[in-house]
Amino acid sequence: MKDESTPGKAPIPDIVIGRLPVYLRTLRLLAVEGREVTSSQELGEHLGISSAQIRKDLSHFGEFGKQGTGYNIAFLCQQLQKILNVDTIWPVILVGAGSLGTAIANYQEFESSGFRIVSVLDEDTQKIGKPIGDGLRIEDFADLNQQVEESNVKIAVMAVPAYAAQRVASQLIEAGLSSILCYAPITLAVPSHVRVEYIDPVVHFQHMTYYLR
Amino acid sequence: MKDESTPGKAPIPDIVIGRLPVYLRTLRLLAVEGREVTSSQELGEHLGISSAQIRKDLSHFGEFGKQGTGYNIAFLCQQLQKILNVDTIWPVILVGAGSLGTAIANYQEFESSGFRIVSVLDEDTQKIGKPIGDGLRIEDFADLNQQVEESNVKIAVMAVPAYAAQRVASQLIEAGLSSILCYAPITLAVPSHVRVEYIDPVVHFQHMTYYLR
DNA sequence: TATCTTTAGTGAATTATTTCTCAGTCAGAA
DNA sequence: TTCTGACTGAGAAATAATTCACTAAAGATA
Repeated sequence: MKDESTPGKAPIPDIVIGRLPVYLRTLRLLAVEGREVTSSQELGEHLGISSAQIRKDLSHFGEFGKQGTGYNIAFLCQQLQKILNVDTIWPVILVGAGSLGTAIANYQEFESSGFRIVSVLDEDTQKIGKPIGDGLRIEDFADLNQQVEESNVKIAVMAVPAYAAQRVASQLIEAGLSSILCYAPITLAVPSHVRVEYIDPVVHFQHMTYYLR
Repeated sequence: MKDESTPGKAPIPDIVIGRLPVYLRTLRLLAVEGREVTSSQELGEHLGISSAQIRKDLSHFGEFGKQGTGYNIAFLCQQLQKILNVDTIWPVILVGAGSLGTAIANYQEFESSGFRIVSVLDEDTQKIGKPIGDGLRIEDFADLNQQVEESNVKIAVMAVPAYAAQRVASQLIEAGLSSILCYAPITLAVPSHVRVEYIDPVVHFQHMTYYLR
């Protein structure tokens, strides 16, 4: 008995959660290379982080390794998938069928990682009805609610222009979605039960140029 | 006199640098809305962070605000651009002219943010010579060194498949590049003078699904 | 079997980051 | 001019994250 303040709760730091997908990705790579076991040290060298950090991170969730030996890769993958809730496939809605949306629709890695794009939406009537990705057709964004009900989807990717992003996000949330991956270069205003993650190449570029000369 | 250990040096935390592009992005948005001044509090509310953090972050670089008034938006943008080294345009090489590479080549936000894609390279002879982006043509990746010399470029974006990423990265580094934005879902092994940033939608998705159900 | 090497898990120590608090400044109102 | 409310910058305090250092276990080896 250690923490009796809030019985079943030990909130794991978000920063730890954020590293797990990277661990998983790396372990799977080792697996396809035919490796069966690895150590926190080896993993750390691959990722450029300390072995202690990896062990500490994993220790939040249980004991997955064996002293003297290390971690069984297949087993640890399995466990990480369970922890991250990607031991089933999550349906995802993609909004925006422009150049970027098309690239996302074509991306082959989602399926094996726990995600499937089940619907692509756009507002451009020129695009609606056209085929996209793997056997999908572009749907009318106006039919959002219908699409959401049909597939019980909770996650959306937004590949829309910045000027449309806030409106689109609000409509997605209105329709019941609670996780958004936003490619538009804007910080969205959302209620606290909604989680947004951002991808903006410019942010990364500018981070890098700070260190350039 | 405070820190006499290493005279001109007070290394600013990387995590602070990482937030500056987001501040800049938000300030520019406020600017186009016609706003002239803002406060750390307003900015913080936009971004979902505390005003104290914004003030502390900025204080690493100087005094940019005025008590009682706040920050002049245009001035602060200017200063942030200077700090981040994006007060000039950086040439960037894009490797990979697939679906994603094409989307990146078409992306209109780079130019206004301090970056210009000057060259698109691919290994696929079927693609070489074809037009892409804004007035560019796909070049042969084999001509990398030539391209790098011509434009004195230091930054690359990699939109190549995971299996090719390490080889491509090594060649980019060999050619003299020192900053890489990698869209492939793999952690690259690079020498310590090279900075790599990663964009992997799966990592974000899996981070989000941890909190779902 | 005894010994050696490797490695996980973990509390303690350290380091990093964020938040708190407040003195000082500014602009506008009275 | 004086007062008032708004806001910055920064030291101190509080939190959070990382690394250290050690115990114990597993397997290999002699």
